[in-house]
Amino acid sequence: MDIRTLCLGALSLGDATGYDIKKLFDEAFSHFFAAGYGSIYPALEKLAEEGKVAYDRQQQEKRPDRKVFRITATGREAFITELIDTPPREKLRSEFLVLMFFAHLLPPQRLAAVLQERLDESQRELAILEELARRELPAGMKFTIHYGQAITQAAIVCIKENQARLIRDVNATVNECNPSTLR
Amino acid sequence: MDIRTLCLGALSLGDATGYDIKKLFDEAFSHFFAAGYGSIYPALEKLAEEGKVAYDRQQQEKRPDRKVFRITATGREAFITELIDTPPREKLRSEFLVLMFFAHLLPPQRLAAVLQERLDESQRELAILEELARRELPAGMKFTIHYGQAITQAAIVCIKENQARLIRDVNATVNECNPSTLR
DNA sequence: TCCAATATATATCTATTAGATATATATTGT
DNA sequence: ACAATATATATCTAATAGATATATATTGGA
Repeated sequence: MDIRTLCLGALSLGDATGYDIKKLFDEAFSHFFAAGYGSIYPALEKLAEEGKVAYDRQQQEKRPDRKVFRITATGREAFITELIDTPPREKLRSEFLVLMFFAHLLPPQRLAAVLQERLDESQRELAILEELARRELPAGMKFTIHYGQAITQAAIVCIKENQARLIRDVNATVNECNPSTLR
Repeated sequence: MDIRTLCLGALSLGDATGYDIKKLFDEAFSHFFAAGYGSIYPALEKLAEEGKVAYDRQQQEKRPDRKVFRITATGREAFITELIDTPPREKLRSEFLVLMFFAHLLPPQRLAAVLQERLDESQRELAILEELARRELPAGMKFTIHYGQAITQAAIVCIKENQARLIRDVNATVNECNPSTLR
């Protein structure tokens, strides 16, 4: 599953500009599928070439012409097919856990700062999800929010329950890292 | 933070071949930073060019020469700097949640199958983490496993607690999806 | 009233990455 | 005996992330 598929999904919810679609990626999709302009505009271009979307240009003064995209029947069909065929994978890329994995190489203050920063960021993510949860949404969309809340909350609890011991243990065993255990 | 940094990290644990490093990505790193051969070999090449790693070739009969990489002082310094400077971000890419978000477009059996498949996959991930947890590991590495277990367990609980109602509600409100709520 | 911050819009570019693919023998387990 | 897995080296290409460019309108605070 790729950015083009998500753009089709965004347009299945209603006509939108590239700028509107970016906002969806930044808000409703943000906790499970991020994308930037660098991927969105080329994806829309490709989808238009493939006949899966079409667009109207709305001339604007002193601004680039607005392109309002809409999904076509071809695009809708392709989108449904992708929803049927895509395996429900998940993939986490966590720089936070990389830093924890190599915590024995971090100065103590840095370790403490990283944990605090991760807690702060997680609280912000929860606030965003709380805001999303207030909306009247279909069941599936609500579920994605609950899911995001559940795993973010679990992350927060895990950090809070372990950080004191982690900081103590890392400091106590800085030179005991045994690489051969990992192979 | 990128693949090269993680390769430096892997080599900070001990000398290794590209194949060994791939195994680390598939095991100890797998729940927070995946990478394949397509990224690892070019990363090692680049690091060697930059003087951050060096390698010995060990001739083998009937197989490509073994390249055993080791981190250099330059590389270790660069790695520590990266650990100090990298913000502790996290990013989830979840095709599962995309499917849930658009659940109103899925046939009921497909929705049920996706949920079950995600549960099955999460159980497998827990088993892998359980296996990793049995090893004698430094505190930071242990923490990454606990963290992975906490969020995977939370995901499982969330799916189990919500799946029946989700399936019922999605079927009941298939045509009530209101896109304007998302903008 | 002024001005900084934010919103609204379109994009392009390039280094990195994911995943597929290639090659090929040794070892292990059924 | 043979299939499956392990051990090894890679390359290739389409997709992506993130930075960057351009530029005005609107909003909110001082």
